[in-house]
Amino acid sequence: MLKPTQAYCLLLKSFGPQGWWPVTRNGITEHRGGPKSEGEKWEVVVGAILTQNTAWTNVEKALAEMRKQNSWSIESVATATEKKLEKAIRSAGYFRQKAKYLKETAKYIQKNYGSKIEKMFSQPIGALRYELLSLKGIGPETADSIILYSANKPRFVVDAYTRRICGRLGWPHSTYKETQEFFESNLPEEVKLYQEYHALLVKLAKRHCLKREPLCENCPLEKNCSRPNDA
DNA sequence: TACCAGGTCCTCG
DNA sequence: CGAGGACATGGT
Repeated sequence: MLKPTQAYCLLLKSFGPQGWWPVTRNGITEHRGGPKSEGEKWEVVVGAILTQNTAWTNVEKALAEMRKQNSWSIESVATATEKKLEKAIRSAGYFRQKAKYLKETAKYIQKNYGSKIEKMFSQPIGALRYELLSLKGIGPETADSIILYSANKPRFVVDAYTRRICGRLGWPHSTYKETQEFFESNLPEEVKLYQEYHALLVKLAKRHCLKREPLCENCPLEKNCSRPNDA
């Protein structure tokens, strides 16, 4: 069976570095890993919530609209009316729920950390994750996305794509935790590696494993993929 | 038309 | 716990 490190090498060689998470600069979406400014960290948090079960193109419109109507910063989101937020993020779907989630999150950071997101991130990963999970609207994947791409700490992100690919490769995929532990115990604990790996899996999924029926032509993992499942 | 998109919450058994 | 439904827009 293919090992996670081997798969990573094949994917990287085939697709090149992806540089996640996407951040906006001068109205343009930029893909870049590594450290981020305070504003970019907040953008990742907002994006992580808005992109739940939603195409990123729809999220981009919502992000732009939030900026346009001046309900962007932690303070602004914390104090904006839900109606106003809903209007801004409408394109991202589930807009009533997500408006609540964003507002609650912003209020939490404002109240407990003086709107300094960096301060919240300065605690150990376990404590941070526990705290994020206590917020309504932040589940395991969103929490780990925030930890990995906003706080720049090592937590492997598992999403629907990751699970589907794991199913096809014969890797553990029955629960979130199982899949996450599989990657984390088989890889060196490096932030950049985790960031790139997740991004590469998303790329692979979109190119070859998107549909129920995989498109195996030119798939970098084809030779090593047993496809035992169709999960 | 129907299905899908970088999930999460709530309610039941 | 785990399954099942609700949440909602925009693209193919």
